Amino acid sequence: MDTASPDPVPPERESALAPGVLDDLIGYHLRRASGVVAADFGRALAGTGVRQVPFAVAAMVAANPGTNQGAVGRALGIKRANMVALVNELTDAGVVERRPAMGNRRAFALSLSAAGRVMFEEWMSRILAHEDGLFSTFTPDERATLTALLRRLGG
Amino acid sequence: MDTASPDPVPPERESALAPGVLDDLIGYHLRRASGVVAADFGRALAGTGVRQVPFAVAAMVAANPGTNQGAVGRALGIKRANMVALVNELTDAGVVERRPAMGNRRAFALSLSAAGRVMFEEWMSRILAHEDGLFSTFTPDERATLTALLRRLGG
DNA sequence: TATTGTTATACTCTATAACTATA
DNA sequence: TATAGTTATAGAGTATAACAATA
Repeated sequence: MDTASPDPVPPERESALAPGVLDDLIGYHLRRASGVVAADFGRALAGTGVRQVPFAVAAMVAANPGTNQGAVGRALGIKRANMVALVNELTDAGVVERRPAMGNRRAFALSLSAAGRVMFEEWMSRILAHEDGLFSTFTPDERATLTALLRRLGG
Repeated sequence: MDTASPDPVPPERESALAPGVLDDLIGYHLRRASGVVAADFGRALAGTGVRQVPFAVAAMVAANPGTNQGAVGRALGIKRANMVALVNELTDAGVVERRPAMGNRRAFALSLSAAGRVMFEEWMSRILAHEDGLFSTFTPDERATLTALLRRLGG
């Protein structure tokens, strides 16, 4: 190994870097696109305090009233341990209600409160507007194609 | 507000929950798919200690020798402050080298070391195998379509 | 034994603010 | 003033291990 002082390198041409092998990796584009959408989601929902993951939990509860944390976590790919804080946050916000589950004294039956249903609809309309803006250059066919391809990855 | 003990709820039918409105949100499928790919990436690269983000940094340096941290960060959407630990990690691992940049005493010119190029090629072949496995049910056309659609989101 | 919810804990990635040394 | 790198810090998401109560 050479420990001598390294030679200086001429300044780069700048402008924009070559993407290199990353451009061929679907995982890279997936990660970037997911980040772009998440950032825009944050801007669109600013003020509500809603984030992507808690919204997904609320949406699963809305679509499956009476379900429990474990089932929601399995459906969304969220670990049981991490569901605790998420459901706590939603119950503290008055969105989700916990009730004792019949026939299983370990579990809680989850459902949206009346106020939660109102908030959820408001969030949903803002989220649809956010997606409409973000995908305004996509044709309905392109949106459907993208969704179908992504769904095949196990979402 | 009713503070009385809530009524029990009958147990759910289980099996699999209804996706509800989430199924129509591209952002949701993007997030799930990105997570699935990231998890598989982790399994495929287990033992190397390589992760998606540091790999992307190494790939940008490989494709743009002599560039600096700021340029790589801008290209990848990573904040300057967060680039520091990433480049430190790669230099500590002997993958990336910092040399003084000619004409700008603030910046470092980044490049892969000889050993780094060897490691990078090994990682890349494992990553290509991981993507080939994960997208084995996708036709080349479907992969190209997915990549093209994702690229349009700003990645 | 397995499941439901829980606590504790750690790691990764991302974000902002403020500082330095250069330009 | 602006830029390149840095430090400090915080928030969000995810991961594992272990426990109590229940099945």
